[in-house]
Amino acid sequence: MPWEKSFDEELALEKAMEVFWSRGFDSASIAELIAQTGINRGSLYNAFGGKQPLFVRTLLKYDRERRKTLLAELEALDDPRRAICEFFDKIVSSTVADTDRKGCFLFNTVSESGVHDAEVNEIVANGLRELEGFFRRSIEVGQARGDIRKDIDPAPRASALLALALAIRVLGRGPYAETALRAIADEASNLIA
Amino acid sequence: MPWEKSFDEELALEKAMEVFWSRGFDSASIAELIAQTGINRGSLYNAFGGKQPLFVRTLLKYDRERRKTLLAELEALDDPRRAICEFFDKIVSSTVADTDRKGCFLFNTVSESGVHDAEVNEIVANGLRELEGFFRRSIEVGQARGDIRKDIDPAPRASALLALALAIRVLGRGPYAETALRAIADEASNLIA
DNA sequence: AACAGTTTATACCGAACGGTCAATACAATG
DNA sequence: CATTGTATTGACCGTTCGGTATAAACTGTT
Repeated sequence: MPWEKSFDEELALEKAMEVFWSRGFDSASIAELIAQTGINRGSLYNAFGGKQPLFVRTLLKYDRERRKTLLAELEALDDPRRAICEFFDKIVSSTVADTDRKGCFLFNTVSESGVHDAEVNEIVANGLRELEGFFRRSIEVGQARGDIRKDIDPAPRASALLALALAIRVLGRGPYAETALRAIADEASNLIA
Repeated sequence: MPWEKSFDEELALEKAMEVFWSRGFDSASIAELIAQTGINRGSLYNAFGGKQPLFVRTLLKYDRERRKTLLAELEALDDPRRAICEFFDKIVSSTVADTDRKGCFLFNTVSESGVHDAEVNEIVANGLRELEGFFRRSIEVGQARGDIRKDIDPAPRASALLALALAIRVLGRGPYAETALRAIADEASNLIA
């Protein structure tokens, strides 16, 4: 039997993810992916099949290792109101700490919807659905426990929270600094007062 | 004196604007700009100087002819509460009617902040500032007239409204359909109840 | 008719793009 | 040690990119 792979595939995916994350699909060049992953051009095509399949792999990795785990952590708090507030606290902190202004990989990909195929768009759509579901469930449970006002309609309010989260991430890539982002996050918290 | 310009510069700008608007700066190719404007390659460089100066021209045109005029119209209503509600009604309608999913040129450019120079980013930042200013003024005047609850802090609430507007436009380019967008718009209206 | 200024059309530039491929290096098997 | 089959490598492919250059066509003035 022959040789086994010599480079760490998961590590290469991590590096590739950062490239797509900060540059988007179109603007990320193969040359940059090669430079950042450290693996050779041919190896990249051999291991991942090309730019698009590699993008899908990194997007799935992000969705699994960042979005899903974050939401799982917050749900584990078993304190819906606090979970939502911490969510917004966290994305503001991440955005401010994100010196190269990558934003959120999923939200970035939403803005790029036009250039992606159905598979990618479905990954993104599913991520948004689950985030919105987290908000809705949190509101409902919070209401049942008396921590959140009963006159709030959970579904549309969950949509609004997702919208604010997206905006914080997008505006954070651009001209908005911490104070302004924090103000939006606070308004989000007010929405589940 | 010689010949006058034969093509309509303003019309060419309009066409070029649509290209940048839907594709963004990077993904818009000179070939497509030529095809859509109908003017020749050499003429384009002669008349506008190149891709980047042309982009700036179209962005300024958008800012002047769409954002500024829309806000002026709404302020002319002299009914702050209704102005805000109509704003959100309008962006949902535009987004739904926008079959090629261009979104909002200014908001799109925010997501692209990384690829643009200071001049472009300042045009965008100024647009956002003025939109936020419109929201803040509307809230303040509405409060003074007793149409909007006094316990609302105008500045952060204005930021939140801008955030919701941005999200509606971005999500509308992707997986969100009219009902979901309308839900977010309704939440925005609730914010100035 | 000569001229001036502009638009057109087309050819061309070097660079970067995504992607392919044949040669080589290599570890496990016989 | 020879064989086997994959991993690696760097050269190479055709295409497209933004931008330039040149020459011809055209219209108004002089």
